[in-house]
Amino acid sequence: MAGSESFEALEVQNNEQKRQGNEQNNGNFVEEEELEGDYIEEEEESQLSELQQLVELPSSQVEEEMRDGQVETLTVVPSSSTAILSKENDQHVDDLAGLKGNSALKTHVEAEFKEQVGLSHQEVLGSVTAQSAKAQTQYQLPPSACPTSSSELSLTSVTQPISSAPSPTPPEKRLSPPEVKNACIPEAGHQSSAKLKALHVPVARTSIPDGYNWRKYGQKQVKSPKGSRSYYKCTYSDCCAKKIECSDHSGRVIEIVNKGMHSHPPRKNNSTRESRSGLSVGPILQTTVTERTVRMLKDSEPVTLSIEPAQETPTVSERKRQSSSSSDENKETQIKEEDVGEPEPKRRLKKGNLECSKANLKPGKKTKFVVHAAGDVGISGDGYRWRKYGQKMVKGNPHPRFMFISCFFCVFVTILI
DNA sequence: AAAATTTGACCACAC
DNA sequence: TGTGTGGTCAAATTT
Repeated sequence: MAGSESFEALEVQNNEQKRQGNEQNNGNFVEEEELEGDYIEEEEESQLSELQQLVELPSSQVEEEMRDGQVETLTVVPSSSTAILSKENDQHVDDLAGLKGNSALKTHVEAEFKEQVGLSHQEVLGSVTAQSAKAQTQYQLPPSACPTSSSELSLTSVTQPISSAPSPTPPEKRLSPPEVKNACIPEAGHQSSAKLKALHVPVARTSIPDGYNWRKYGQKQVKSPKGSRSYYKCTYSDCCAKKIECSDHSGRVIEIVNKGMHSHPPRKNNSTRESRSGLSVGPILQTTVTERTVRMLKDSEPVTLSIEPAQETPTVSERKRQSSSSSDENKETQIKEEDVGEPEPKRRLKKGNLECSKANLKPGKKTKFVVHAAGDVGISGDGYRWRKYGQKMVKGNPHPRFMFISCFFCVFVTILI
């Protein structure tokens, strides 16, 4: 298809640029792709590096985080946090106070990196899940950083690269679908519409660049978060992994829910290409996908992870102020990957689901696990260091939900409701 | 012609 | 029990 071709062409170009940039700004990535087997991690590194460069994060905090293996953090502040302020847990307010440092990021920078951050995070997660041990090394996480067991890291499906454009993005040629329609709507302060268009054209057709091939098998209009949901299945023969992409009324992907785990590794070629493409497309997406969350409905039980029961976490007011200029909610990028022990209320249990998600139903369990990182860092009252990686408004809850990921002890995150 | 996507209908579950 | 919603199916359509 012409679209694919142009897409790859663009990809190549972007990759080339990326490489050059990395070489110039970060010698660590010269070796990128040296080992094909590690391409995922390397790409992640590269992407992270790239992001860092782009963000121009000279802040010591960022450096510190990088050292700590929190590279993906990118201090991108969920602008949505602007809308949030304190809630029930004042404790977290103090805890989060330390996040102020991150707010130093320029608001415009925030906007530009939202999507990229998403990618980065996703990539990181994917790597972590796929090769936890390796990931620890790759991300320079201290040995103690990820004591989590492999089972805990089984959030494989998290590999979903957020950056990967509105995932199952409709074919380029189809302009009618909301997703595409909106995908081409540039946001103020970003690249020219012309450029955006040109870049959007090559969006992958049936699968998002996460190394997996997805087939859309359904779409529904939903009321509550006014919008639609697209249902995808992994096309791999015996794989029962599914994902649900939630879009808002304007067609923007606001959430991706992965259900089930892939029974196979991501396709190598695709993975390489797609992840790269995802990165290359990042800048584009940032203008199209303003808010993106990835929620994981984990098949396996959350197990030992310490779960924070519904906690209302206030956000950093400081940040809020600073990002207020760009507080445009539409611009914020929330990257959220939660692993939910609790099944969707009305999940159907039959067929594939019965087979593949046997363990994913934990009635009564309200806790969620999120694998991801993001902008804010702070020591919470529980003694752990948490990094806020996103927040979102949830139906039925007047307060936004905040997601935090532990920075040092595991890659799992707690969702505070 | 084959594969993928769209879309209305159906079913199951929760309230 | 009825209604609303979420998830899936499958025919029709598109690529």
